Amino acid sequence: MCDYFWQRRENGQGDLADVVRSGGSAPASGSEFPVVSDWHPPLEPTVLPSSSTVEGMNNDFGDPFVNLCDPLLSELTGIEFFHNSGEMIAGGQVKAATESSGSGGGGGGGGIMSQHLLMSEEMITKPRDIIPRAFQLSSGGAKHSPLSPIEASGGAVGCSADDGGVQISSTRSLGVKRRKNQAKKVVCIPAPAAATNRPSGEVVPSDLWAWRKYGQKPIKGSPYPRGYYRCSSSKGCSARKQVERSRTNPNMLVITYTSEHNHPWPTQRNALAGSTRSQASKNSSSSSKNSFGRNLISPAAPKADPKVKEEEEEEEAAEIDNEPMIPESNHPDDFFADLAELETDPMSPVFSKVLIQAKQPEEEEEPEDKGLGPLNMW
DNA sequence: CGATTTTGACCAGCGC
DNA sequence: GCGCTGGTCAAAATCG
Repeated sequence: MCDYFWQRRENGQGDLADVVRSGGSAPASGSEFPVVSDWHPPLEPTVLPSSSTVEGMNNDFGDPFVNLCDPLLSELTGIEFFHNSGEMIAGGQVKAATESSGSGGGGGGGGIMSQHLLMSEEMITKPRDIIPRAFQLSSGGAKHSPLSPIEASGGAVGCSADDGGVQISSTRSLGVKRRKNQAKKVVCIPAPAAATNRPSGEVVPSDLWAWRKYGQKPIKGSPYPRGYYRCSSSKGCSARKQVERSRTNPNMLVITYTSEHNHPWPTQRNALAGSTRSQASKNSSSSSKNSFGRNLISPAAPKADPKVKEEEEEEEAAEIDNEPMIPESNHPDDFFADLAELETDPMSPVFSKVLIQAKQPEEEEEPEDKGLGPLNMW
């Protein structure tokens, strides 16, 4: 089992901002990410590459979603469905719940969980006629399959929310190297709507862990850089994550978690973790460069149009005004309880979101994952 | 002062 | 073996 959640308005978690910002202007509303609708199987069955790097999804503690899976749907699809409010839901109920989010026309509430995907190797390698069905959640008029052919340009994971679609792909076949057989968990999230909690205007969705950025690299075939983060809650913690925009849909963020935390959930966040300093810092020197010193696109770079920046900040401010307050919580259980409470409120954008979680692979755990004890991240 | 981000350099994995 | 690419390191800059 694994879990993923973040606090929409948590303070001072800097991680995704760079990637988000690097993606240029992004829709300010969650409605930009309608749920999947009217999916049609591809004409030809497509088997995704089996060598995806999404593995090892286990969670031995603190998984707030652990009891929320839908056994029926899970059995049928291999994917576990969760409702954030805490009630188990089947496929049809998923649809109803999603529609009840009060957004017509495939708009979707667009809250933080609406298209939150957790993928395991099993899920990714499933025939595509299985996965997409899981996303037939809402009515609406999508005109084409959300699943386009796997990109040939390579890349770890592509997520597409075009017309409400969510694409999951593993493109190991071309040019993508796997450095080690590390357990990874890939999460696709709608980037801009995920969280915009910084007064500075940065878009910073985050989970409950404290992450410190230690690198950023341009990825071949993708116009967006990939940010590298490691856990800063504990010095010895090997947990890491990579954040990048989906090349197929810049509105989607692909977050890859690697390794596991070897410590309990932080009782108190690092005060400076991802603090807003980054904003000032970036404004003065954020022409992010790759390893070869070439500048990358960064909306917040010094050369950015001041007017554009101003508009972005206005959007952020507007978003903040419309967002529900999700109470801070330093424990996943507390956080989830708070979140669930919000989701029962039909007026809340967080209401009736669907979390889709991959089933845990049954066999073969990575050797390096052993011995980390019960304090697993997933 | 302690924390983070930035970013050039280095290293390792993979394909040819 | 070589080159390409991704992942990490670490010094410098920055911030509260």
